[in-house]
Amino acid sequence: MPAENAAIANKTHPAAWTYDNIDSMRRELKRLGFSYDWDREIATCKPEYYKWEQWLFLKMYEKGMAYRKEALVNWCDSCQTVLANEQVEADLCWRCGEPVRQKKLWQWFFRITDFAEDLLVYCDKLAGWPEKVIAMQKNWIGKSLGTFIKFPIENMDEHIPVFTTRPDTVFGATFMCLAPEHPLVKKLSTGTSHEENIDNFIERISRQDRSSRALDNYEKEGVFTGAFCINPLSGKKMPVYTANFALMEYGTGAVMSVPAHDQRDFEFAKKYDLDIIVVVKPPDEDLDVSSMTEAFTGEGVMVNSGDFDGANSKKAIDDISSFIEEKDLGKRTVNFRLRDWGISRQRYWGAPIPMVHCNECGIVPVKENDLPVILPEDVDLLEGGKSPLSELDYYARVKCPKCGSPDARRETDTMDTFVESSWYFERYCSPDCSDRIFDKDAVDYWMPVDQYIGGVEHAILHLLYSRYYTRVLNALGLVQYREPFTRLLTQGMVCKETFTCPEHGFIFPEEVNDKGAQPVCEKCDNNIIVGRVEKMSKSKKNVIDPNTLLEIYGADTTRLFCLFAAPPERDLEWSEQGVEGGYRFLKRVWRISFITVDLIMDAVPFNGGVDEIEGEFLDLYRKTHYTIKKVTNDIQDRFHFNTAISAVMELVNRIYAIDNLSDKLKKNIINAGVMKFTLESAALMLSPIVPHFAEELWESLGHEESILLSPWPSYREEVLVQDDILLVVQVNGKLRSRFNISRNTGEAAIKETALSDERVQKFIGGKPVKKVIIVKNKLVNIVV
RNA sequence: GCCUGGGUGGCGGAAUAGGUAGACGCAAGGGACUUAAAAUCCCUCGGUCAUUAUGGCUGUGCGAGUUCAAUUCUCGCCCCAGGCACCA
Repeated sequence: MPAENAAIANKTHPAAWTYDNIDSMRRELKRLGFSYDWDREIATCKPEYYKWEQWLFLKMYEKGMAYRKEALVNWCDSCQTVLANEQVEADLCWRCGEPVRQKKLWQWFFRITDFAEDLLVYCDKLAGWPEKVIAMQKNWIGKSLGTFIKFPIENMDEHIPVFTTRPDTVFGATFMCLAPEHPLVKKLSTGTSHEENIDNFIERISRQDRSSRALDNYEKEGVFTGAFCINPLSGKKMPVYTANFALMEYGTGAVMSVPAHDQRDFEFAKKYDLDIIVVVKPPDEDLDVSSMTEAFTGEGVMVNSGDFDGANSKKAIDDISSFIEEKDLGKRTVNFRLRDWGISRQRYWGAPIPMVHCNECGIVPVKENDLPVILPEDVDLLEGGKSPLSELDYYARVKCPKCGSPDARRETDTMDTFVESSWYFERYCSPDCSDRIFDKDAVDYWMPVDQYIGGVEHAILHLLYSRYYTRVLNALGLVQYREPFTRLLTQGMVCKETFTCPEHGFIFPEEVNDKGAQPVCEKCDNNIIVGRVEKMSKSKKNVIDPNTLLEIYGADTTRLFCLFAAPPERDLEWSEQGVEGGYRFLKRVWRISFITVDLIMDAVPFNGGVDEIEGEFLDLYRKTHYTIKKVTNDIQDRFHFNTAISAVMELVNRIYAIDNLSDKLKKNIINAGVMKFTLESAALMLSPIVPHFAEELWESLGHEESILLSPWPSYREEVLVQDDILLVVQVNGKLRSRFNISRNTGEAAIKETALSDERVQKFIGGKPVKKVIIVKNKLVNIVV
């Protein structure tokens, strides 16, 4: 659907649009020097891929994991299609931002709710995932423990089932609210004097769009149906209302209203003058209904609740639930917010759903041998995104796979784009496998993904769907694991300040003339307003074209800046000057190497004992080993490339700090060896970050083989061990002095040296020393 | 309202296991080189009070606490970002 919308906007065919994009993306990624294994490249819009998606759909259909039902679904008028709940953000379409309305349609669904509990339980086992994403998923699944209770309807052999998380307040339920769409609403009001009122209300509410229904200040209103139900615990007669705040899609679509203990119910009761009964009171005070201004939702002591009076309300939840179960009035249940995944899209550009509608046989799956059902590509798109498929006779008209009737029709809805992305990583393991969905051995070898990377915007879209799909594959015996991604890193977005011109609105950075004191618009010379730093977006024009950047600085500087500016999970604030700084660093490395390369060409990278080296070069040698240790750790374990880069910067600064470097290298072959070791290590450490640069540097140092074939540098712990240690002295926790001391000096000697220090003495000022804390090889704290 | 993060110089950010706060870079200021400019190299750079010193005081959103020692741990509060939200 995203590709199709873009293709329509650009007056081209989605296929052409998609393949063009893949081509330019591949080019850009290669140009930036990404080391992807291009032999495994797949395109999910090709029949070789979606054939297996359709195959999987058939398997899911067989097992009842995929089904069709008529339901109220999210419909986007602008995109002309249904959206899954996950694809509606604040009641707007995730793709085009237009409002979404509810529409009743027959649709295909995946039974993701069957795995709700499992998806939730495993959230806590995803140790390598950011907490933020876990929290969002848990929230989305929305498990709540409660009780399901039947409220008998007066003078009728029927009851209203409700779901509540607060069974302790049942005695305080004084009225009932049904969702306007609830089937009982019509049933109770039909033929009564309330019918017209109710019908008008339902009609009015259904016309209101969801976004206004979700507003904070949206007024709670309802209409009496004329019927009463009986509170099964208190025996009280409760009027049955239909109310706009009751949601058909949550729980049972009916709310047992307890105005004393639920704010929403409280407001409703006040408005319609309904009874309020307090059944839980705070431990240290009494509640008076007439003076209450809001509901009491806290924990407390039970009152007005028959045998349960005096108990703690939290305990009463359990006791009342048990009582209800014993009397067969209801039972404990678990309710989830998560609903089944609607995957039908009334759009053209997607994998066809391999199903046939036959007048005789009903819904019939396409035979496995007849897969793939190929999406015809020689079609013209219709205005406004409406799918041409249902009007393509040669596609839509089909023989029934079961009875052979020639009048059957193909399912012309296509699958949600997120179905494609829910299993591509398995396909990567054996991209050319043609007789099966994937090669089992290859999947066993590679999967699950050790480290997955993606944006947070997929926290509950792609990442939840993929976790679900993995469970489906697992249930079908196709894979042995349940979780697709062991570790997850959600990278930040690239952000930049916006520029607004009073005349031209948002303008591109290259349209800003910043030569004067005040930046002005190139086109009209008006002063420019510099807006806040926001995610780069075409609409706000705060973008940098990567190609321009590659032209000016090349791939390495671009990579270096991106990795240096912030740790990867954080948003990156784009800075032209920062890029310039990265460029400067590379030139600095190149220059020092260029100056010294002839002097060290014949030297062997030093690898001997530290006692052979002297002075600054010993220091440099140690620093190199230390840097290797830090960089290795930063890159491998922490993914903190920014600190890895800064460590190499420090190392390079250390070289620059040596006076008369050339002379010292000329005079002493050991010094030259140290220098060579340092430069080679620097090249190797920089190679993942600036691969092209590192390769050049490597060659200039006399290597004929690619740097990629050289092993990662290793450090020796014994080189790091220094005999002379800098010891910091604190008096009462404040830094007062420091001195060098031999590594293994005994505590007594350290104490003596510290106490005899002139500056330390000054701050002790003759006061008695209470305590001396010595942290080995680090500091001394003297408490006076 | 609820759930997650997060508040450190002019700015991006360091401080990995409670132990020298501000690494590294950007910007700024000063100097060297140059006829000049660019490029490059060197120095300064949290605040404040001092200018004999390896200086004093203060400082990681605010307020308390634990500790010899807190950016780091605990409690309360404020602010920012993201997510969820008539969810019964």
